[in-house]
Amino acid sequence: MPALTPSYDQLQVFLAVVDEGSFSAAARSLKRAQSAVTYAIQKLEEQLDVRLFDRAAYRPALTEAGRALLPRARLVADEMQALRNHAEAIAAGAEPELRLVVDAMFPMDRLVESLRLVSARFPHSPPRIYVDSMGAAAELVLNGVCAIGLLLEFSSVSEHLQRDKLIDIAMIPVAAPNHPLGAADSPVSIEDLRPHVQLVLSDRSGLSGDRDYGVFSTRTWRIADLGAKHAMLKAGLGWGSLPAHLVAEDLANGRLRRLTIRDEAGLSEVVRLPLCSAFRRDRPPGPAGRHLLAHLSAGAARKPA
Amino acid sequence: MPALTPSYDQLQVFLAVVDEGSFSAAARSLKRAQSAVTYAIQKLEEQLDVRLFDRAAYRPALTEAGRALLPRARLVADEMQALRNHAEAIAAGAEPELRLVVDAMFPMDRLVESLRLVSARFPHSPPRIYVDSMGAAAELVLNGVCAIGLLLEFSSVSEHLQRDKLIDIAMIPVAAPNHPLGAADSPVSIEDLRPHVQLVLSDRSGLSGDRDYGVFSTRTWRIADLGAKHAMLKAGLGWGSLPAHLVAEDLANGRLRRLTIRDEAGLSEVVRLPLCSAFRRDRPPGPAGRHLLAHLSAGAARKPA
DNA sequence: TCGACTCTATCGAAACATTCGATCATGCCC
DNA sequence: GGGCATGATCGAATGTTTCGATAGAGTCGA
Repeated sequence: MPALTPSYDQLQVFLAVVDEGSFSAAARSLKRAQSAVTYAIQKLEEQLDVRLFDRAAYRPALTEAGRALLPRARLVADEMQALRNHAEAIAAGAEPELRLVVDAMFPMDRLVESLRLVSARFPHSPPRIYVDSMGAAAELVLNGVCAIGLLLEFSSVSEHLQRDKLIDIAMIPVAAPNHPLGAADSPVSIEDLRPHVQLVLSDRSGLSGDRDYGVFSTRTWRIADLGAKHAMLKAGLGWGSLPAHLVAEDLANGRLRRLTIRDEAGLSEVVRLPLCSAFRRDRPPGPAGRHLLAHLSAGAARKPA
Repeated sequence: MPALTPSYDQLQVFLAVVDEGSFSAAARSLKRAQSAVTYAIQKLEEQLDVRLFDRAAYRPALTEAGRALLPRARLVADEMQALRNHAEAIAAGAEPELRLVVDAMFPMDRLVESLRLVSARFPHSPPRIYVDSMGAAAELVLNGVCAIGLLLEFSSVSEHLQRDKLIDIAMIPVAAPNHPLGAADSPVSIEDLRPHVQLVLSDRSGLSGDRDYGVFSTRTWRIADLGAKHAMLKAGLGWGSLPAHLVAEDLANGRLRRLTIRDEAGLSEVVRLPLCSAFRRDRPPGPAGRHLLAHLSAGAARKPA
């Protein structure tokens, strides 16, 4: 049963002959006997049922068919080379895929720049990005789905995780202008907040043990998706806090109003939510992952948000 | 010297295993012994220095690396298949390249539609198009560079050529508005033309034997390029005839004026230049070329220009 | 025109790679 | 537990590719 398909090796020989200009030169460049080159080309021609070289002259000349097939042969060879390079990178320790999970709170613009640079340097580790919130995000790191997480500090407490502080983000209490709280321009007291519906981001996972942070109202709606919370706030369904970077535009064009909260000690401070990077100690990230972490923390040091 | 590069056959086996879900099933689908499949995968893994399947479970599961490399393997296989298909088409008689030469007079819009259809049906015969004029165009067919010519009838007389009438094109005498002849609105006599410079398309080849057609003026400039002639007419350097389809727009927006010529018999008829397709009798075009010719002459019958 | 060189095709022998079929240990599923 | 399927491994058989030598033909400069 003779092979019906050319082998990759035959294509290599074909390309070498084209590039070197003669069978003998190709044999030299491939460090093989000239007869092996002749044989390979003969086999290739036989399998393709096409004459590739015209041997009438002293030096073999590509036939028209050979010229037409040459670019395809190069393409196959190039793709095979790319496959080899990719495998080599993986064999050398590159992660075949750089999977990371990002907490929905995380400012994406910080991430995209780092990712762009990293994937330019590590083209064989294409990123795959998950977005989730709080414990659910941390879980993806803990169970090994993602090598790296960009998480809320408080939702990723675990001795299995190596965590490093990245940035704080400011949480801003807001309400829609048509909401009673949003309509008032003056500071509101905690007692003023209490009767209104507060929209609280909830944890889809059980990891945070259902502890609540910054819950003031007696009526709370729990929403597991930050975008949904955002939309509901804009729709005036209640009040709640959102990361500063998410509401900057809404505050500027008036779709949301910032609430100033007064407690016993006076005007309350802006709540800052610490974010960190995290990975499992027993599965340290590969080169691309380490690069990403380094770039992110360098960026955090430069521009602490 | 063990091969450093995977063979195409190994990739096929890899893909078969992925698609079939097990080594044994792959062996069945490839009609080979199961041990051959095991051997091929082992070799492939060895050459790539990457574990592709996790054999811990009952059925082999792609490793992460295997999953990452899979698309590349498919790509190589697909490109190799494309190469085979292309070669098969050539072996079956398809011309590796559909080379044709078109006389500059030929209305391109007629050609493009036919070419689009033909190259959709014959993707393995990509067209290569030359444009030249008169005898120079015919020569490209006669010397075998082009399988097909779309030529002026009078410049392609040769017993070696099989020619078929396609269409006539109308030649329209024109001059720029700032030219003395273009300024006059009334018909001009042949005697009126005589003193003015006439721009005449000349034949770069010697094939037409330097016979002139439709030369009236005593002072003639000979230009070997139709586009240059066109530009010079618009610049007001003289008068001359151009194909109707080339000057329609210029006539409409006034950049050129049509000359009405009066001879002894009254207003002279519009000169019609017959165009034909041509190919060497001893080298009839392949399937793509025949298709193109059929489509062109069908189009000519439908819309005789 | 000769002679030295290089080219490709071809041959048999040797080296190599791949295949097969049989056998084994293991996991699955009823 | 028993029947069945899976993948690894082995030796033998088969096929493919390589090598080196040789022959015939083209090239190029003296």
